[in-house]
Amino acid sequence: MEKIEIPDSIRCELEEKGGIDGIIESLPDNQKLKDIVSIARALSDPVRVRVLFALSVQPMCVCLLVAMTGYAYSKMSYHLSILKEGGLIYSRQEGNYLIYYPTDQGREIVERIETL
Amino acid sequence: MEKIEIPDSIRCELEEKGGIDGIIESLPDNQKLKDIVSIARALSDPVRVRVLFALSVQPMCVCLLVAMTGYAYSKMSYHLSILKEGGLIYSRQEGNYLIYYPTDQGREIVERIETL
DNA sequence: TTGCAGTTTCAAAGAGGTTTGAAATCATGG
DNA sequence: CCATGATTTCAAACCTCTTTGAAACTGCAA
Repeated sequence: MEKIEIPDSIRCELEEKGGIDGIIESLPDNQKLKDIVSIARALSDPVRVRVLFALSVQPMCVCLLVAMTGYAYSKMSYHLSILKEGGLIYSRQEGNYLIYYPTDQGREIVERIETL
Repeated sequence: MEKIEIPDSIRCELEEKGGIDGIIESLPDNQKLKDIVSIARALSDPVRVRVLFALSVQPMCVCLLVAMTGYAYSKMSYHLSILKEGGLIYSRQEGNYLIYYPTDQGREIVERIETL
């Protein structure tokens, strides 16, 4: 697998690191990769970033999020479901309302983004 | 804007925070939002996460990345361009080769992901 | 039990991202 | 200047994500 022409400057450093195979081994494993991508996907739409940040200031029912953004319920529901899949928010029924909260991971990520 | 029915538990906390308008003001501004989304989008494909992590171990020419992943040049080039747009990597010509490096921001982000 | 407010689900349409192979570009060595 | 290897660009096909409105579901109160 190592029979490829590359600049000397790189060949040298590369061999110290175990060649291509050494690098491949140091990469995140498949589960970790899935988690990263799922979180990134959750954050790759401005609607969802706003919602996550808003919820990390103040947990809210869907109707409040709808009032805040002006989006349709079904649209908001769709975006909430992706944030949920990414493990960034969760919901609890309270009476007639569903209240959404950031998870610990959601808060952690908001924090890391804020200090970027 | 505040004439909406919401559970008391939330109405109360919400008012302390300046109501809906208070929360909207605390959200990331449009430029910040664009930056976040652009970075998240760059990380929302496993190909690109792998490439970014690999480059942060060892800067590489495209041919090495192609050898490492088995992808076509054009495909690799496409993904590199998105990582570049996100400000996560940059390239320098060296002889016949284009070498890709992580930017400071790219390294920072890899670090924050690794310690998540 | 009926009705209603809050919310999700669904399917279809629309928009945007990814892959592919062929052609263009660009630096280097002859 | 020409040929070559490295890489990008391009357009078409393909696939996935997002939006939309209508219908279904859920918990509560009458």
